[in-house]
Amino acid sequence: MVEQSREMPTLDEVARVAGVSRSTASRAINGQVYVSAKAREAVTNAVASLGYSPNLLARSLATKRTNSIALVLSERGDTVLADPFFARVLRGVHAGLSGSGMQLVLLMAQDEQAQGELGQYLCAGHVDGALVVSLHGDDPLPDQLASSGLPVVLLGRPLAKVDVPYVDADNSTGGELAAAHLVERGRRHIATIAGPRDMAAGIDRLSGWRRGMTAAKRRPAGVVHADFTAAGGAAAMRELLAAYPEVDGVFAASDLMAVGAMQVLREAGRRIPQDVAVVGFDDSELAETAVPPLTSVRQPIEEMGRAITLRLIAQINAVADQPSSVLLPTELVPRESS
Amino acid sequence: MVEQSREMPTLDEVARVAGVSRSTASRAINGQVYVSAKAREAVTNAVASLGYSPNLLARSLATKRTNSIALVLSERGDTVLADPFFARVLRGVHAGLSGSGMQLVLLMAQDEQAQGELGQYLCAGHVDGALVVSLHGDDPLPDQLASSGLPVVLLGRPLAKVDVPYVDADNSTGGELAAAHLVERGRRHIATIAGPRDMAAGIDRLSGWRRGMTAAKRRPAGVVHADFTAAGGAAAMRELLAAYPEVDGVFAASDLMAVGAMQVLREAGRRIPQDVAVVGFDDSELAETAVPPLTSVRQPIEEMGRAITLRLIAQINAVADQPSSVLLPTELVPRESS
DNA sequence: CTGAAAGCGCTTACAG
DNA sequence: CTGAAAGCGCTTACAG
Repeated sequence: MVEQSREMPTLDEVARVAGVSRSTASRAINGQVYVSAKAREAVTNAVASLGYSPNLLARSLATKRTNSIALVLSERGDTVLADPFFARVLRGVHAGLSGSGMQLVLLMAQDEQAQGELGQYLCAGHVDGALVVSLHGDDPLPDQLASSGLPVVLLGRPLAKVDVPYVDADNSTGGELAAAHLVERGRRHIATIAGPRDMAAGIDRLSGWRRGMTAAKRRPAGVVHADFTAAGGAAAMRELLAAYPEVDGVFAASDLMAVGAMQVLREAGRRIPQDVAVVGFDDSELAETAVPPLTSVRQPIEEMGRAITLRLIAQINAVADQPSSVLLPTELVPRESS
Repeated sequence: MVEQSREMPTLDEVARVAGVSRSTASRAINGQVYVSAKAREAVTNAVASLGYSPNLLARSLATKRTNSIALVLSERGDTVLADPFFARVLRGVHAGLSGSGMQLVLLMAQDEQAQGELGQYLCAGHVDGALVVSLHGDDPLPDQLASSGLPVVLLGRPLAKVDVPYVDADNSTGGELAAAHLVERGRRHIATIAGPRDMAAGIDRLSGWRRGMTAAKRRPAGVVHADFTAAGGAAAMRELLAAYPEVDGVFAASDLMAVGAMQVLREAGRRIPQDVAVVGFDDSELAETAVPPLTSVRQPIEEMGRAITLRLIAQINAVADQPSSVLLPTELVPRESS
């Protein structure tokens, strides 16, 4: 059992020391308006001398406001945390939270069973709202949460038609930019290493790339799906080289896959960009440190994290006229790989 | 204000539906022993039919146990989150937490002012304990927290002599291994890019490296301090090349610095490892994807995260005979850069 | 094994 | 502007 030697002062003691009632002490502490200057000062002094700090649990129980939101990683926690994407999201969430007085509770679905408990936990009123980072578009969690009345905002477009606001990057335009860029670089046989078919990011980047190819009147030279990892990108590149040896331009739907692909190209004796131009997606640190540095479609991940947070806070505070969902712009960052 | 349409059932309703008193319902739900089979079943059914889930806030207020611990990043949040180190720690913490029924509250010191509030928040009993990741060894926070009676475990050896248990990698042995390896590879002019002087990780890796050099009867060919970043590593390497052009072996105290150094070496026309062998520290993903792949000293970051978590939980539960502090082993992972 | 009661530390109508 | 009182939803001695 816990054995904490520290007895924190309570509101009652503050009131006693200040010589006012508990109600008045509470009002003074919360900066309410109907408090005499004299009472306010007495309370302020009492708070300082006692080192009082309100028990947020008790406050929450009384106000039904927890002043905390959950960041839910609806993926196997051990996997998703390996992804630098997540750290960037977290930075954005942190930025969005700053100054709001809200705390962040981090929740992860460890397995299918935990998934259910997670939903229950969230719906039981322990947080004021939830940010759900759901990489798989068909995740049932967002819908489950939202239908319980919990304010929820998603990072990433859900695949199913659920009535939950989301923030995503403009993946489709990003894919289009990549295609246009490779065309502009004079590439004649352009292939893509697409993301998974069950993730919006995979689907949207591919459809955008297809649109870009069509706009340039080009026939795609090959489409292979992979899982956004370096190993997956490498395997996909091997497949592409075998099936389309003439390939001279590749759009990989993630930097990690692009790096894997570049490794395979190098091993196959293809020079980058002279023989094959490569474009990634994310504009991660990986893109800068790759050899050669990787042209990549930038998505503003930190901003996305910040946006979902602000959006959620607004929803919790019932601020009217919130846009239901938002796509943040993507842009192409040219480097030496193309 | 919050407008949540969901009225969660309370313990009172469960008791009413089950036809027992609130006390009995509570006991049944908490799996206590003196409950008749009949009562237990009635409560179980009531819970299921109502979809009841206990309000953890109220429970915490009554039990004085929050069932949550804080992970405190005592650095500027926006900076520390950029470091992959952090994500790995988080994975470890997550692993350590799994099955404990505890939640993780993520706290970051945004600025000096927030630093004080943070301490107050933590000491005010909102969490059962705190994990502090304090990269700067002279951080006052750990001491402040511990002296308030809050269970605290540190990740990383503190520089000041504070009475707080910590878990760290055996940085010193790691540095020694790096020195021995470079010697063994036949290097004659071995330099190091050390970490900052005010961080235990910087100090310990350097002292270990020195010990290794001494053991091999070698004079260090140069010591330059940098800040663990790629840019810092690059600058340090330039400095080393200028001052010790004969350098043929470099131990960089982080992979990031090693990558920066390799970039500079390449620009200077030095081949790796033929002209200069490079060893990093962390064995991060960066080490594997570097060109050439980087020899690096592995530190078990995930395990460290897991260890601090288990240690903290034990302390919260007042489990006796806990080791005060622990160093986890480091090992050298040889790759092509040396 | 069970229930009535007090208590955890706050907030907030309500009456003055 | 202020205080007494009720209430937030739980747990836990205490007496039976």
